[in-house]
Amino acid sequence: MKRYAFRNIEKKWQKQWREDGTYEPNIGNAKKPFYNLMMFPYPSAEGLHVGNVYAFTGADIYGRFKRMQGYDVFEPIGLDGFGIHSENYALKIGTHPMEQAKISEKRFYKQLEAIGNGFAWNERLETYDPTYYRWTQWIFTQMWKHGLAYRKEQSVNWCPSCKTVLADEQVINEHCERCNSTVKSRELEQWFFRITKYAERLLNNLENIDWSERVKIAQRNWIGKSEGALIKFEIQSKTKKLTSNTYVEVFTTRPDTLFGATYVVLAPEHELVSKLPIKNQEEVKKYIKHTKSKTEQERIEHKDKTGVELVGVKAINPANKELIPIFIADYVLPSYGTGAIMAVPAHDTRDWKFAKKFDLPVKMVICTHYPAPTCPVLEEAYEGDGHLVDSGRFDGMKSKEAMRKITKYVGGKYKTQYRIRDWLISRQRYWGVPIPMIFCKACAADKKGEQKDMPGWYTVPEKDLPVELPHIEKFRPEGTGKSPLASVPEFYETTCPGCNEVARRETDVSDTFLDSAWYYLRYPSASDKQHAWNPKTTRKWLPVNLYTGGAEHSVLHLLYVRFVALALQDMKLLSFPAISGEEPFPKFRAHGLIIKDGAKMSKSRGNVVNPDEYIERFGADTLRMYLMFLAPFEEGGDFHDAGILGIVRFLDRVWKLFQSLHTENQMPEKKKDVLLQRILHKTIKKVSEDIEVLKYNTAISALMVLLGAIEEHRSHLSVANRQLFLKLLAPFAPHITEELWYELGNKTSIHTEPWPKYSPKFIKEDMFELVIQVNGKVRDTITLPRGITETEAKKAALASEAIQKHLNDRKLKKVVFVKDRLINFVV
RNA sequence: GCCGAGGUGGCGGAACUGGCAGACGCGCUGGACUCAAAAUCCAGUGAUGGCAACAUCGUGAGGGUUCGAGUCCCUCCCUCGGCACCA
Repeated sequence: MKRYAFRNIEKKWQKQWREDGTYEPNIGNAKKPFYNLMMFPYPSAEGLHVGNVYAFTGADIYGRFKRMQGYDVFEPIGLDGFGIHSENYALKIGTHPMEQAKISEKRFYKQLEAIGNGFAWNERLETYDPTYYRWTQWIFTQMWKHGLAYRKEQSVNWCPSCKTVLADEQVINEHCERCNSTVKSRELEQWFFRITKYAERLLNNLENIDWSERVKIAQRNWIGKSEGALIKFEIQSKTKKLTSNTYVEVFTTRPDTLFGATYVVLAPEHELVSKLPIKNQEEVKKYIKHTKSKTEQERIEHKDKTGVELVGVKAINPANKELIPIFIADYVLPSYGTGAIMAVPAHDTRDWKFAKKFDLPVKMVICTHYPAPTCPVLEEAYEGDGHLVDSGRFDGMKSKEAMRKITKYVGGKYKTQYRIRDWLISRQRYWGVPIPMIFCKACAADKKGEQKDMPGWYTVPEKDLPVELPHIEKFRPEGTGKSPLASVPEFYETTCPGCNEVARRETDVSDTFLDSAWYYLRYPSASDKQHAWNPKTTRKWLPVNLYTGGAEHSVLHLLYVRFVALALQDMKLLSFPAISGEEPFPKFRAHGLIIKDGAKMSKSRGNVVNPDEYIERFGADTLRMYLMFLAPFEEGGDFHDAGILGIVRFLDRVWKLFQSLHTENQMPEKKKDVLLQRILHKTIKKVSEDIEVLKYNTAISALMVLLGAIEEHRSHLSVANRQLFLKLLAPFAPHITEELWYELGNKTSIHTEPWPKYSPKFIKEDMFELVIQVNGKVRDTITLPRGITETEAKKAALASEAIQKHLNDRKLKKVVFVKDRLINFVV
């Protein structure tokens, strides 16, 4: 008997599928489109990672299942090849990113083919392809034209190792998401996208999309909505008369504690600081300088409070007209709220700590009991709710109720504040999409330009797109705050679209996350040269039916991509069918992480598993099934090679079974079926249901049980049921099933066959095991007909010797009967 | 600190809606085959006691609800993920 020669067989079918276009849907005329999308990989250093294989396989199984259910499944693939990661790799090994891209591309596509996914290869795309990024640039220009892109100088995250700025989302605990260096802050003029404008919609839409809950929560946290009040505190000076409108506005989520505000704190960067008649100028300046010298990291690390009082000025608490001191302190951040707070030490832990250090009064205004003879003496800030005390006419009121009333009383206004900040989109690197903007000094001087508030700036005219990234030798970032492209006059010298004078092209490139913020729109229209996305095709295929990817993109890619989709729809450049809503991915599932020996795979740990080796040794089908068998797809799992033998054995048994069935003498077809019918249909049900909820591990387990039963009753396996078994296995192990399918005499692919349906009548059992308990402990089981009544069941159960022994003639207190399941005698 | 997910044999993990805990697989033990090994096949495999039938214990810890709890409630511990001086 020949063994399963997976190497040749897998290669053979991969070639055949591609030739036959097995997985190419008819983009223009699909009847039941199903867009099965998985996050495309960035082609990095070591080639495909076993984690990629895991992600792709899990998504592919679902796609294959849907295809067999009669959908026109579209499962595209491409490469997210621009960006720091790819560029750093090229720098490291000393190749040019452009050449490296071609090398990686070849390697990745070869590996991706070897895993046996049903990819629609014809529509593949690479983000560094000018025919693709032409449209990325076009999107940038549209953002600009609709007021969603702007340039601004501000303190930004700077990675000293990558020598570029980073978006807030790319800074993890003050470390660069890519290289893990500590991020510094730097004042630079940069391009931003106004994602904050969409904060509320991005938050609200989460309620209506079917996403893994943990990802939704991560996004909610990131957007960070809080409701509060803006309250003005007038400022008085002892020495100098101030204009009557000198005030500081604070943002607070607890306006109910206003009577307890015993001082005010401004961020050291607050613009008002320089305008006030302060007596201790020197000290204040020193503190401000000190703050600026600190990195964000240091500022956050030192949680003990520092600050300086602004001597000579006082603020007036608008609630009780008390004069209270004003401080600057670095625990107040310039970028959140108004950059100023009212400090209520009694009811805020941070203010409490500051007040203790500077010996400032603590005034309690919220008490849990009311009327209370005495409120407890505080030993730490009380941040909960309660009744107001020492708050004038508001005494006794519940804090919730007092919030709005006090805000109104002092003329404040309610405000919703978000934590999210605008998306910093420019990068001072080489390997990315050039930002398609032109700056003209002459126009700037004349206050001319496309946007009133940004004189001198023009978009590159659409006919001139793409602005191609030139092949330059000195592409290494210098850390000057400028892209290497800024030293290439042939690139940046251009003419102004407004006045035709000499002008300068923007030399920064855009964040890689812009490339991936719209790729899903391009796939179905990949061959369209006139549109970024063809309107007709887009309405047919979008939104994506199932999006699969890693949870590590919870607040990066997955937020940007939603934002861009909403913005494009507002610009009327994109529309989804009305019933679909406005979200690009109504259903998203985050797959788990594959770890090794309890730790995340990483180069530094040296525990990265290369899939090639396993495909070579065991075959793609085996690797696929092994990975899927580890744990539920959404949970990930621990990769340890030993377990792969279980799958090797399983597929070997399948192979041998079919080989022997070909040759063995068989009983007539008519007589077969009966014995295996029940388990076959139960398995169809189980596997179908499990695939639907991505519980591939239990689906595979059911197939193993089924195989065991078949082996036991092999002579009862009809040809029809052999086919059925192969179909159930096909999404998991596409190659071996295809081979055996053809061996059974079929002439077309198993992967386009209809998915089996189960018949309830075969599953229905007429007998069941009654569990008999005495005082809740299982003492016996007996087989009885389904639907048996309590009286009959009781009679049968009491007839059991074991039960009689345990009842021991004691009196029955109670009998609990659960139909078709259990009877419990309580004595 | 806040929010979320989780903690089940030697290991990965099963367990409908509160109803036989440990499916399936790995590993391990014994056996068959073999000169031998590998591969394969068969049997066993939560712990303790017992020749055995069987009994007792057992799902992070402690308490509770219930005829019955891995599953529900309370308190606590630990692991992982997100946010974090965000007012």
